[in-house]
Amino acid sequence: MLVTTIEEFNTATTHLSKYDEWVVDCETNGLYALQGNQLCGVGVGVDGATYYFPFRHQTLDSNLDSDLLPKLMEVMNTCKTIVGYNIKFDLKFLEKEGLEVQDKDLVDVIVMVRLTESTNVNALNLTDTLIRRYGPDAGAYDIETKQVLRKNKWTKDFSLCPPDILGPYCEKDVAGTARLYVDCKDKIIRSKQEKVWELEVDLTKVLYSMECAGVAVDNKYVESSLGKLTKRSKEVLQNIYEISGNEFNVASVAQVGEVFTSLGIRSPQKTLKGRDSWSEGALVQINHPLAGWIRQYRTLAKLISTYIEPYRGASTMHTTYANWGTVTGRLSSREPNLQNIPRNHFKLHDVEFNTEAEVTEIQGRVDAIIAAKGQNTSISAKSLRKDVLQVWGFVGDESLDETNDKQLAIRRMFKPRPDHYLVSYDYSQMEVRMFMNYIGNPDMLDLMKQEDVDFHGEAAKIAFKVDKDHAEYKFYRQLAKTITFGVIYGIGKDKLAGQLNTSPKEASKYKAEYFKNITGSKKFFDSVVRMVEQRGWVKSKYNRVYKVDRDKGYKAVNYLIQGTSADLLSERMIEVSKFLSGTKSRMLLQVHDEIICEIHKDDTLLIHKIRDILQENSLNIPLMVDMELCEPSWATKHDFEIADGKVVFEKKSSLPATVEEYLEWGDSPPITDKELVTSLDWS
DNA sequence: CCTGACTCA
DNA sequence: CATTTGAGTCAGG
Repeated sequence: MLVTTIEEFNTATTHLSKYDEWVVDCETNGLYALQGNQLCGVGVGVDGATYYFPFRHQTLDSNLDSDLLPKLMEVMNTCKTIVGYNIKFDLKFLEKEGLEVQDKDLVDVIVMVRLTESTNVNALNLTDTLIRRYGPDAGAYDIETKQVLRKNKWTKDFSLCPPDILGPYCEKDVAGTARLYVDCKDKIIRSKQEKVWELEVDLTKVLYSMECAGVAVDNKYVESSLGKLTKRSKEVLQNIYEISGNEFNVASVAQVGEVFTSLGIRSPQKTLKGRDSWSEGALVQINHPLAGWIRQYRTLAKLISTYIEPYRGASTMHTTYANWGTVTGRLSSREPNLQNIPRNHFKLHDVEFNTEAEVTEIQGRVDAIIAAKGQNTSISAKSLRKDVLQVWGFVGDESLDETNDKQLAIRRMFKPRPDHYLVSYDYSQMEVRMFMNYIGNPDMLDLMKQEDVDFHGEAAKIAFKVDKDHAEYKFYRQLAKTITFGVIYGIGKDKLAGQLNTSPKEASKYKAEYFKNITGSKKFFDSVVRMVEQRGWVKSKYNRVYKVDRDKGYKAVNYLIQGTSADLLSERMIEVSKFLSGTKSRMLLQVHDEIICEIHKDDTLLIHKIRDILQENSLNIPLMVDMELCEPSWATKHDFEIADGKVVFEKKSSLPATVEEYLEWGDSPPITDKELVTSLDWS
């Protein structure tokens, strides 16, 4: 019911206070709680009853007195469990009003839906899920209201919508969430996924803390990068216009195609629909400087629009993690996506190749790109004109030279807060190790126990019976590596052939040899495929269930390996979070097999312990975590040691060697962050 | 194989 | 005319 008077408020809160599990849904004046948006009303449900409390609707009538919001939060704080749909969103708004999030169990029903849906289902939003599970009527009111909101241009700010329209909508969502909660819980119990569900409940709170903390951004670097990129992209654009003879929209694939066609150049590669492709994979194979310049322009445009513009003026970036976002159990990261920040640096100048060695070096790099992106081509970098090769020089590697102002790395924008170290923990070859864990081959397990083992080399020796002195050892090592990832990714013989640059027949032969000699690999693969064929699902070590089409068993192999790695990492993150609670240090980011932590100077002795926690596991193989110091930013990683409680690391290029020196040398202003104050338990 | 952001049509 | 949708491309694992 819509709560409009103080009497109704008192009756409602008296009723609610009897329950320790509340389903909540916030309506807000925008999507960004950490950037100043706030709630305009709260929907709450217990035991079949639902209420809507309007507080800040801009329609003049019928708001509740603003004093009642803190009162409602007071009652909400007495309950034990908060249930919601995509709950971290609502929590950020509720915490601003006084909810004590850290005390609560946080049940996200969208995560429960993920655990109880087939891997084919991707539309997990509330309306689609209600319709899918309970029929069209269950979602009709949602769809209707959204149309009204759209028609009145209220979609960006729900507080413009009167409570008598928004209230019932909110209550329907609360009721739908409650219904899904009950049904999903039943399904989770019947499929014996309670453990992985409990893992997700704990993970939700960990992710919530990471999102609220956010990562500090070097604004000066953002602004200087934007200037440099804009200048360079104009230069590149001029080059393109000169070569092509006319000005056109380089971002338009269609217009790029017209220009190439007018120059008499066809693409060696086709799109899925049979048109000429002008993708990177196609452009690498075109022996004309225009191809290189277009590729360079695309890169610069992408860097500006995706990785620079969104960061302007923000001293802290708060991503949103979706622990329901993937079918495997991995996280995804949105607004901004901090899981696909480029690793390599970029060069913003023409690169000259003078010596023979330099030419060979760039040829090698371009060949690698051709092999990776070009499908089944016989073209090699040796056949490319020198002026064509030259345009490729702008792609750098992971080592950024801070003193060179013609180099730029996006990861350079992310820096530690004052008095903190940024430390990255990186699992080495996590998915390969998980693959070996599932295979259970004792020889491989022994191999994995050695420190710094070259797995792909060893796999090549076993699979293809070559030793290190063999003339084609490098080829066989690459072959083994490609097949290992091919199996992990569940690719077929045609795609494998593309990657190996051979015929499908040859690819099948290599794969068969690999399967024959890596004992257990075929058995694992086949048994997963057979399980899916026979009963339509498989179950991981963490009891996560994957429902898969019966003819798509190969996918399940990937789900198991990728998903088990993800669940293991989630489990370890929960432990790290427990370990760091009450300290001045915290986890900030997760990139699938990497964790980035921000360690306070007083906490340096915790740094190694975090690695121990991450390496701990119940697999039959050890996991190795590489630990590096990111200084002065995420773009530069150093090996380091702790001596007398201080971090000591080796210089890279001609840069300051201690963090203190960096802070003086660096261009970053101290952080004055309003957003930060809102919702942090550690601030 | 698993993603998300941007751009164009 | 404004807004939504799908495809293509490319960044990460």
